[in-house]
Formats: sequence, structure tokens, C-alpha cells
Amino acid sequence: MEGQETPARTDPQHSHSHDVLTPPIFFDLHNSLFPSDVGLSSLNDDEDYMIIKNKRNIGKPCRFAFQTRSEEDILDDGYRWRKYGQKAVKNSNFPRSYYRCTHHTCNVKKQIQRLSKSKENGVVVTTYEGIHNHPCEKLMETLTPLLKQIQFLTTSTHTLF
DNA sequence: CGCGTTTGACCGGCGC
DNA sequence: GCGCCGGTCAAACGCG
Repeated sequence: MEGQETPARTDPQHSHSHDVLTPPIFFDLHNSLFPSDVGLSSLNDDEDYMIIKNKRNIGKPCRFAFQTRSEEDILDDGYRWRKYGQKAVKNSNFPRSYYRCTHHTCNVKKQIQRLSKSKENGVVVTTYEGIHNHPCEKLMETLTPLLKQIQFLTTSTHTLF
């Protein structure tokens, strides 16, 4: 077929690229924000982010989360992760997976949750917890497109720190 | 054989 | 106190 004008596939450069949809939302110890609830709440009432407060997270390291759109669940952030759990969550068709950084002495964790409710099909919520105490393995060039998207979104919209 | 995933058990917090 | 729900453990398994 040489007249392929509208193949059903999405856009080029895509299959394992992630388009960043939201700026990273930071969660610190003081205002007790839960990024995983961001994904859940946008699942529940299909609305904007609903901030869930007054849960105890004393001693929890800081977290941040953002959404991307991709066919793949895992976005390559340059670190190596080992999966240590997967759970079905309420009001979601897709399970949530739990990853830990493979470096010993580094206990950074992340959650990956795909949301399928509402029209937001193919949106993945990635939540990071903690700060790496070792350098990234991959070259920075491979991460630059992703970082540029995040930086753009951070500066062009108002975020809460 | 080393390393990562899978998967059910387990556990602790929270609400009723 | 009990049951639901989310997070973690760990043994078995898979794969290079």
C-alpha cells in the first residue's frame, strides 16, 4: 500500500516516548499532599486535581508526581528500577505498580499508575518518592527531551512547591 | 547463575 | 473489633 495517508497510529516518534501532560507536583512534609491521590482523584470525579490533606505522613520523604501520555507504562528516567509489587486499586481498571531503585543505599521508590477512566486514555501517572543518593546511569542527552518538557511546563504554569 | 518480575500472603491504618 | 484498602514481603519463576 503506497497511498498510506492516514494510518490509525498516533504520531511518529512515539511508541516509547512519553508526552508530559502536567508539570511535576511537589509534595513536602508540611502540606501533606499525596500524589497518588492525584491520580486517584482524577479517576474518581473526573475533575481537576483534588488535594487530599490531613493524612499523617510524618517522616515520609518528599514526593512528586506528574502525568504523561504514552503507550508504555514505564518512562525511561535513566535509573534502574526493580518492581516489588503490583496492586489493583479501587475505581481503576489498571493496576498500580511499585518500583524501587536498584542501588543499595538508595531507597527511592516510584509508583506507576495508568488511568483509563474518562477520556484521558493512555495517561500514566508517575509518582517519585525520595531523592537518589547516586548519579544517574544514563547519559543526560537521552533524558533531555523529557527534562525540557518538564521544565517548560514548570515555568509556563504556576505550580505549588 | 545473577538479576528482575510475578503473585499471593501479610500487615497496618482507617472508617464504620 | 472487624473488614476494606493500599503498600510491602518474599518465594517461586523467567530470562539472558
